[in-house]
Amino acid sequence: MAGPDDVVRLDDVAREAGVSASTVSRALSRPDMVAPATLAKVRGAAESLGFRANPAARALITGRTGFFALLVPDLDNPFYAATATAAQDLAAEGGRRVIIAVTGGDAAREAAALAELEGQVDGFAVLSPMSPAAALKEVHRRKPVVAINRRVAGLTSFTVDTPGGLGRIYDRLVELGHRDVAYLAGPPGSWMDRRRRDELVEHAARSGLRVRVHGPVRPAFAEGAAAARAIAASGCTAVLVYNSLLLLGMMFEFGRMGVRVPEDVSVAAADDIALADLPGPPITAVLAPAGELGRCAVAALAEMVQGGGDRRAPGRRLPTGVRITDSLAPPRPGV
Amino acid sequence: MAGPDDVVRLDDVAREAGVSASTVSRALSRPDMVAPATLAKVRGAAESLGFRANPAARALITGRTGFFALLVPDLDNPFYAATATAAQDLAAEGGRRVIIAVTGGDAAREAAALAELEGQVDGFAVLSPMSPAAALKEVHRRKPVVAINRRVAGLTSFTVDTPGGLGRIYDRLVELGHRDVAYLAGPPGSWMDRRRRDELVEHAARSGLRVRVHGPVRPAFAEGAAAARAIAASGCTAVLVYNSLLLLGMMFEFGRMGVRVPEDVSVAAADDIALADLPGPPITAVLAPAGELGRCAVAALAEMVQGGGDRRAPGRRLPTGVRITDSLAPPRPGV
DNA sequence: AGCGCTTCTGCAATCGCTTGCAACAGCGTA
DNA sequence: TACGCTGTTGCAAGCGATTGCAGAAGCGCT
Repeated sequence: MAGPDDVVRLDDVAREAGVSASTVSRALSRPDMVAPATLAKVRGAAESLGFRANPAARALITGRTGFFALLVPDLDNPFYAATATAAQDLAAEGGRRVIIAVTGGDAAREAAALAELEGQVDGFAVLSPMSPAAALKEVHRRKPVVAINRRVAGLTSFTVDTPGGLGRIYDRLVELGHRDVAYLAGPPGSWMDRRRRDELVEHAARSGLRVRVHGPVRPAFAEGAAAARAIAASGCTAVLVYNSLLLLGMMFEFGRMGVRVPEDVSVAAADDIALADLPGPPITAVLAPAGELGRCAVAALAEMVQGGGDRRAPGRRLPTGVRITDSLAPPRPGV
Repeated sequence: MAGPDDVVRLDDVAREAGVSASTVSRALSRPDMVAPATLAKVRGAAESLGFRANPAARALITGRTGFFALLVPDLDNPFYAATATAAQDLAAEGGRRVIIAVTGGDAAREAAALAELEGQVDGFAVLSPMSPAAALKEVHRRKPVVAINRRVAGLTSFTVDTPGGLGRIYDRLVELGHRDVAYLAGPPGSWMDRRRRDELVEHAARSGLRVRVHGPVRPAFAEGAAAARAIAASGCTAVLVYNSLLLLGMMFEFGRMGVRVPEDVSVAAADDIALADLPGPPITAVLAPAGELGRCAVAALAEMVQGGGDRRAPGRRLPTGVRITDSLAPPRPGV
């Protein structure tokens, strides 16, 4: 780790190839501007010397760093992890990288990350941003910003109509004869949870039924397990859960308690991450295109950067997939 | 997102403060080299203009980017997620950022990430690296590299003596009278899994007992659940599991199958992430200082960068904590 | 053969900041 | 009063790439 002794620079390649530095630069970034023979020479030299352009020097002059930033509340949530991974993968195809910044779901930390990274990245993708729309738009004046999983006025946003999906599941429950449904709510202060919850309550009101809300809790496995007992005791015949991590935790505890799904209670969740691969009959869920959201965001950012101007990529609400399975069953007669 | 119209540069601050650019630069990065009065002026100007140094320009000249890279196999594994989060947090205290690169546990992708990021970061922390030691050391000649969770000759490494911890758990099982133990193995090709498995088998040989190995499987919840049935059918009275995610999956399925812990089977795992907070009696585990590992790595890198020279920070094997609980019980007489 | 055009290449400026060096001021001391 | 310091500040030279511009070379055409 000693030093930059043997770092290969543009000049070195130029000398090796017997051309000027500018030619090397062009050969590497705009091959069509260079004669085929020269191109070959340069490529050969660059290859044999193991040349890699100094990103800082390039960034200084082009104003582009090749980085996008992705702001996520945390990484424990597999949904975010999946989004981040997919975003990275797609970005890699375009020769870019994604810097993941964990904000803890905290508006202040989010703002700090935006400020600190602004000079380092070509654009931001913010997942479930906590910052006020105005702050995000302020940043957007200088660097493209897209919102994921939350609609923000004035920004390109990618969302999923999860509440609608939950509604469809809810309808199915009604159809099956359930009259007492529990909802285990997600992160306190979450925009997404708010929407899911409101949709359910409203839906329930229309059907004249009741939805009992438990939580909100941090969307962690253990929290789901911890909530299981209270939910089981509440006398509901079906449970809708904020996300799959909580659902797994809840079912884990149900298993230990001897509560059977779906015989004793029907269950479903939003964000089906890790639910599909379970052995046995699948679980009802609103499908979560976590990866797709990440890819959309990166694609939109790339387009905006390419466009150069103040083009606004169109946002999108991704189609909502719902998997309805036998984890939903008629309420148990005896209960 | 239009343009760099209103980006504040060093000159702007200089003009505002009525001093030269060099003075501003010094005031901001070496305050003790500047007269107090000047310092105040400069700070005021920088503040009011909202100046932020262009990182690329700085990096170009100093050779430091303020970034470290952390290479992890994936983010779905909460162990890695925890390491990454902790690393970021500690780095932030030093004004640095951690770039997380997901390698998929693939040597080629890992090598690519190393090569691509080499110019962009001040150092690497590689978690469970797949690359041959030689490749890592080659990079280390230019940028500091530390290894996490795997010892690599010639590199600063931070590991946990998890195998030893498993051995202690194994001893306890023997003591309780178990004679037939299963081990659910982790990722194929994993150095860590290899070590854990070997230690167990060796341990078993010494005790004259048997360890049946299941897997290896991808360390995912669903995989643990999928393996549960075969394990239960194998007639073992205790199961040791590669990590907590698999364990939870396995127990999840046990619950659905009506297999009770610890009445029917004793369980324990390495990497206790997410195990501690579960309701009910805690589960036996080798404690995983995931966050600590991340912090150690960042601290070591920071030190090496500071040192400038080819100083080698000393590696460390973190103390192994073991939590032995009632998830271990005597084998069921009837089985 | 000469002209104009298209390609291709090199020169040199530039991106925004850091830093070695020199200039200068203010001060204590001789 | 003059000298030598220490403590501050500005000048200017880069860091390593990109890129506008102009010159050079190659080509087809008249």
